[in-house]
Amino acid sequence: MTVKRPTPTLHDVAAAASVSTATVSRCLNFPDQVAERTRLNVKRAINDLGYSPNFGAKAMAARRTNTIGAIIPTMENAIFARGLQAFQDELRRHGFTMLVASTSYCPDIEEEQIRSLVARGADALLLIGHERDPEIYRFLEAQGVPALVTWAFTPGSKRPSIGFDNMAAIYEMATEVIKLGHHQLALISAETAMNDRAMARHQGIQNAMTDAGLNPSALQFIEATYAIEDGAKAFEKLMQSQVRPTAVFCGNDVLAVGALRRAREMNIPVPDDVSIIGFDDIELAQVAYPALTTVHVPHREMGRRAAIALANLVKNGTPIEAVELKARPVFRETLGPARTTSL
Amino acid sequence: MTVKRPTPTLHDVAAAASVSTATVSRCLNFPDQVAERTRLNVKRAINDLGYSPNFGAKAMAARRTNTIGAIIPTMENAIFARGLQAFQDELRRHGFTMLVASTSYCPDIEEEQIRSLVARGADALLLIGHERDPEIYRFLEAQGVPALVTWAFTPGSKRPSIGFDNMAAIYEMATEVIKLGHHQLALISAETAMNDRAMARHQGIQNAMTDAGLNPSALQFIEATYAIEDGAKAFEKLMQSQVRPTAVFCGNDVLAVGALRRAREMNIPVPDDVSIIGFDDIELAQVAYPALTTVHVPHREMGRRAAIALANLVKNGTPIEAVELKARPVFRETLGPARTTSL
DNA sequence: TTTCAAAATGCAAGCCTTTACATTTCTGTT
DNA sequence: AACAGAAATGTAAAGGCTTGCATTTTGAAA
Repeated sequence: MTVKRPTPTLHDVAAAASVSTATVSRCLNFPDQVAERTRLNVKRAINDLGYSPNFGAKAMAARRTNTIGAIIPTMENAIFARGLQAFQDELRRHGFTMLVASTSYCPDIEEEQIRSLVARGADALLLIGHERDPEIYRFLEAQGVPALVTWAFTPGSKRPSIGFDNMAAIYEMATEVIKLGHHQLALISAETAMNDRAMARHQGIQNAMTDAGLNPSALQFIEATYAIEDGAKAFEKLMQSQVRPTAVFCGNDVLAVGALRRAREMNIPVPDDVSIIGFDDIELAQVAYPALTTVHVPHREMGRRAAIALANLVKNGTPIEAVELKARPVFRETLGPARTTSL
Repeated sequence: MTVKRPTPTLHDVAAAASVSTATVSRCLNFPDQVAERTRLNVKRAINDLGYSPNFGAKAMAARRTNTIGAIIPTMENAIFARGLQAFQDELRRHGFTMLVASTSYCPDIEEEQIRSLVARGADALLLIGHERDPEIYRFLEAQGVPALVTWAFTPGSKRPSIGFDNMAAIYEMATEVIKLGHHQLALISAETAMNDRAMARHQGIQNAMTDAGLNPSALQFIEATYAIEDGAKAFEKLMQSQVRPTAVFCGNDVLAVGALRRAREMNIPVPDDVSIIGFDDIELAQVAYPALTTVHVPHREMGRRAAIALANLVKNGTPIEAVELKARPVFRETLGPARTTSL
């Protein structure tokens, strides 16, 4: 570290280029409003000084940040990572910057992050799922920061959302599974507290059971966090229970892959002895062996659409139009008919 | 959208609580400097108004943001996602917020993102790999923003870094592979442009070949981007080439898993006909079937250490101490002896 | 040349918070 | 009851940028 020079400001640049600060500012923001000669002159000064505009000052003066915040449960699950990448790419195209924060599925941290992003001047927010303290929605309203909910589309919800109907999607899958003769079902779910998606998936399976004449309360339910190993452990527990399920639904592909691995380690043939069904259809699902039967979610599309909607809202005030995307079952190798030797 | 109320400011809160703005500010930043009664009074006003401090103004006034930026190539590869999660968690513990940006491996975008994060007032930056336009380092210096390089540890580099020696790690692995009788080697690499890690890995394999008496220019080299499918395509190409390699190194596990999948699709037994070696050891590697032989990189540890170093630097001015972590080969199922029926 | 609209530039207020310093209010002593 | 010192609070400047409005410059037409 050499001597601590103060970082150059607009003022310094203006002085170096012998123009006013207004001109420098315009040179940066509306280049075609300033004469060619001046522009070059200013550009040189900027480079010489290594000037970079101060975001805080800029945000304050312009009352606009061109920043959109995204708050997701975790970066470790590819499903969010991928959707976000698409979100960011599209946002860039519209001249916006994305700010991400993750919550580890903890509502308190989420609230903290929402406040933090709002304080940072996010012009709008991308949120995952509907369920959260109403207090937060009130806060966002007071701050005038619009929020778009994704990864979920609950018919009839009043908040704008771009997503899919978790319940309907899993219902469709569960119905197929039952048709294959499975009666003893289990679900390894992500934590359901404050997670409307997980709850909807749970409900969807039970509805399918009811509609097929099965007793929904017979669904074996077990919660796991989101690592592969958690899925493995949950699966093991399930296999040691009194009545072994013949089909195991998993709240997401990560858990499913964990279950699959443990099945292999326990020498339980899949799908001969037990079928495993995932949710999300991340790349992992195709790579797994045997390839995972799962519910395909159009993450990228979702991210892209969300970006467009938000960009239009912030730039032109176009209200967000709710969009329901389709999530459909993808049948691969981990689902088969129920084994008939049912004790 | 209702009437566009201006968002409440410190002023409004002060008015509502009948105190000065200074008191409100202190109430927020140094609660114990203000009387209990006043504090409660102010708190209530804050809640009533849904006030949230303006980050820009705050940063400007305090000349400190408690924010550390991280710039990674992509969120889609679990290796970065995981390291970052650890980085963020540790940062939180020290009272810092993380800002992430991704570059899609494009140097221009990286430069843009660096400038953007600096402008946003990042107190310090986390960067991946050493290689970049010297101009950028000069800019960072001019701005007084320290940067820490991770994911790479090049012995003798003058910039502080916390990482591992990519070349040495792959050298060790390659040496083992050659010992198993493999002479015809191939490398499916991530793009090497401006990617010192990819280049180091390439070099490391060639060094091992040279030291084992093999001709390093016989290494078949093919570049791929970072999706699973890209790895698959590259593998297919390799298998159709004149001299089929008996061992295929991959620049990372994602590519390796793609190669593995394509091998299965092409009915090429692994490792009997061809061995496949990854790099990173993300969870994918253990889930793959057969389980992937790869080089284990301590991402989490790296992220954690980087966070600690940076936090200490910003808070106390403690200079960063370079740390070399060990990345070691992990032998699983995709590596076997070379098939003897050469050609 | 002169004239005038258009283009380029400059001036200065305002955005919201922190903080050094000044002032007022308490508290416990004497 | 008076007072010193501590605690609580207030005042106002500073921080870097944008932008409406005013002023100057430019260049083409007369």
